[in-house]
Amino acid sequence: MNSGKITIHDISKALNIDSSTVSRALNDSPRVSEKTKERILAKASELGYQRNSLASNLRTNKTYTIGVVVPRLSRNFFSNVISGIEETAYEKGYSVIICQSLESLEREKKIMATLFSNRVDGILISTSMQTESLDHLRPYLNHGGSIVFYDRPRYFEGCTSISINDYKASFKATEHLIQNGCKRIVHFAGPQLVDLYKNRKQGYLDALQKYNIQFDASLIIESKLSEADGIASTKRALELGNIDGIYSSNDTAAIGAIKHLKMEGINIPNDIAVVGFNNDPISSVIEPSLTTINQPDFDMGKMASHMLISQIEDKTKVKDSQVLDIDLIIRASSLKF
Amino acid sequence: MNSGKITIHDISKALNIDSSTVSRALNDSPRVSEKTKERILAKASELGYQRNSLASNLRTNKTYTIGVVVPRLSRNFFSNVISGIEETAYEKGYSVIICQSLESLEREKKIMATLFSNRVDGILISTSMQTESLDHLRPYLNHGGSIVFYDRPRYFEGCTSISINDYKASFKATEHLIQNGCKRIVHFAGPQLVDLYKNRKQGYLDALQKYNIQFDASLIIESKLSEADGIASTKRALELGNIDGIYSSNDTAAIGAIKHLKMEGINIPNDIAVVGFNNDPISSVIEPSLTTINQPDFDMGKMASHMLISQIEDKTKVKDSQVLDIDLIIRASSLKF
DNA sequence: ACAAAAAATACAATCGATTGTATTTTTGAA
DNA sequence: TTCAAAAATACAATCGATTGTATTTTTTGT
Repeated sequence: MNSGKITIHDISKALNIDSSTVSRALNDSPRVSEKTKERILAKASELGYQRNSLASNLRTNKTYTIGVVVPRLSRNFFSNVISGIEETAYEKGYSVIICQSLESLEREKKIMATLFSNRVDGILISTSMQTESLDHLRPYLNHGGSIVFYDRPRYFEGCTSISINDYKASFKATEHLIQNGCKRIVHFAGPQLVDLYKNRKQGYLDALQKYNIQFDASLIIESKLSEADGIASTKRALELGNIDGIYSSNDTAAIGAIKHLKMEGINIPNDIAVVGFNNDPISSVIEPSLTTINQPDFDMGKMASHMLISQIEDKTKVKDSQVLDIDLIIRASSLKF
Repeated sequence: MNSGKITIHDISKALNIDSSTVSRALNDSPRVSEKTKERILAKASELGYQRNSLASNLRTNKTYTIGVVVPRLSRNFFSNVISGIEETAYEKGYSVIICQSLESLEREKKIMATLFSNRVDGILISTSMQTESLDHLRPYLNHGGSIVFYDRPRYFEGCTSISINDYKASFKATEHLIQNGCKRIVHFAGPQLVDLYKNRKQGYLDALQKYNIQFDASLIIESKLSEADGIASTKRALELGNIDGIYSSNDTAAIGAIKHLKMEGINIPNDIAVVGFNNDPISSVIEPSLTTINQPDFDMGKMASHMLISQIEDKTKVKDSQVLDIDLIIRASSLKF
C-alpha cells in the first residue's frame, strides 16, 4: 500500500499545514497547539511516516550515535564490554555502531574514516595490536569529536581511558602462586608493544621481588598467547626444568598449557600450578578448573560509555582516566596440597 | 590547526572553483580535467577534508550500509557469523551496523525503527526468541528495504532466508547415538516457537522412527537451554531411569549435563552418551570432549551478506532461500566401548 | 583564421528536516 | 467593540553533497 518514503512534506500537503509546523509537532514543540499536534501525529502514523535521520542529523549536526571499535567480537571479554556500552548508551538515547578491527591497523584506519564520515558523536576504541602511532585518530579529534580508550589505555591529546589495573592484577596473581608455594614461576608474556602486557609483566616482576625470589629472564616467554602458543611455551618451559608454576597473560594460552601438561602426565597444581587471566567461560570448564583474573567487563563498558557521553554533552567536563580493580578467582589449578 | 568541519564549499572557495566541480573531482568524474582534479585533491587533503556521508546519503538516497540484528553477540556462533557478514560486506563496499536484541522483542522493534530511520540499504536479521509476528518489519519493507533472515529462517513476504539444515543435523546426531548403542535417548528441546528447535526435535523423532525405537514423550525435555537448564533437565532425565543417551539442542545445556553426570559419578559415554549442537569452543575443552554439530557460521555470514547485497543491487534477482549442510564432530562423549 | 564539436566548468535545484523570523489568528483586558 | 499581547502558524534559509542543464573555454578540422 504505502510503498513510499513518506516525508514531512507529505503530511504537510495532506493536512494543508506547513512542513515547519509538522516538524515541530513531531518533535513535540510547545509552539504547536495540541489540536494540530494530534491531527499531525494521527496522519503520520496513518501514512507510516518514519523520520529520515540523515536529513535530521545533517541539519542539527548531531547523530546521537557512538562508534565502538573493538579488536575482536568473538572474545567473550569484548562482547561483554559491548553489552555494557550498549546498556548505558541506549539509556541515554544513543545508538551504537560496532566495528571490529581484527587487530589490523589497516582496518582500524578505514573504520575511523567511516565513523568520521558518518559523523558519530563520539568513539570508544580499543586499538589494535598493530597500532602504534595514533595519527589516524587526529582528523576526527580536530573536527571536534570525542574519543575514549577502553581496555587498552593510550595517552593522547586530552583523551581519557578506562582500563583495568593490569599491574595490580598481575601482582596479585603472582603473589597467589608464591603463597601457594611456587618458587620458579614461568610467565607467559604478551606482545610487549601493548602496554597492557607490559604492565602484566611488571606486576609479575615486582611480586617476585617483594618475596625475594631471584629473577630469571629465561622464565619469561613471550608470544601472541594463542592456544598453540600456550602449548609451545609450555614445552619450552618444561625444558627449563624445575618449574612449579605458570602465570599466563591470558586464559587461552593457559588452557594450552593445561592441555599439554596433562598430556605429559604432570600433575596440576601439585607439580605445576597454573594461573590465567580473563576468566573466559572455558576457564571454569577445563579440568582442573583454572585460577584466573576476572575483569569487570560489563561495568567497564558501562563506564566507558558514560564517560564518553558526558564528554560529548559537555566538553568542559572531561573526567579523569579510570583504572578499575579486579578479582582473583581462585580455582583448582593453583591450590597445592 | 584545522579545527573545523571542512566542506566542499571550503575547497571551492579556496580554489575559486565551483562546488559542483569539487564534488565531481572528489568522485573522480570524467567531467573534470585531470589538472583540476589534482589541485582539488591536493587542497582536500591539505585541509583534511572528509566527506559528510549524511549529506551525501541524503542526496543519493543510498547509504552503502547494512544493518545486522543479532540476538546475542556473546555467542560464539553469532560472532563468527558477523565476521563472515563483514568480510563480504567490506569487499563490496558496504559498512555494517550491528545491533543486539538480547532476545527481546521490545529491543528488536526499536532496532528496526533506528535502522529504518538511518535508511540502511538492507537488513540481516535473526529474530529474537520472543518474536512471533513480524509486523514490525513491514514498514521497512514497504519503504523498499530488503531483508534476509539468517540462522532462524522465517517465511515472510518475498524475503529469503539462509539457515542450516537443523532437521538433517539433528537426524544425524541422533542416528550417531543409536549407532553407538543408545536405546533410550533423552532430547533437550529448545523453545518450540522457534522453528529451528522444532526442526531439531523432528530430526530426533524421525531418526528414532527409522531405527524402530519406540517413542516416549517423557524423554523430551523442553527448556531455554542455559547451562542451569541443562543441569535441571539432566536431573529430571536421571529420574526417568534407564537413560543411555542425551541429545541436547545446544552445547551449553549439554555442558550442564556433562557436569552433572560427572558429579553423580556416571560414566560418559559408557553409561550415558552425550551429544550437543553448535561446536562452541568449550565443547572441545570439557572432559570428556563433547560430540557436537559444527555449523558453517562464518560461511553462513558470508552467504547471507552476499544474498542481501545482490538483492539490494538488483531487486529482480532475488535468490532462493538457502539451507546449508553441517558436520557431525565426533568426540569422546559419544563413543561407547 | 573560424565555425562547429568537444571538453571543462558554472549555475541552480534538490534530498528531508530544522529553526529563526515574519505573519496571521486568537485571546483578553479596557 | 477595540487593540495590544500572546498564541499559532507560515515563510524561507540552511545543513553538505549531488546532478541535470546551461554556459564558457578549448580543441579540431578545413
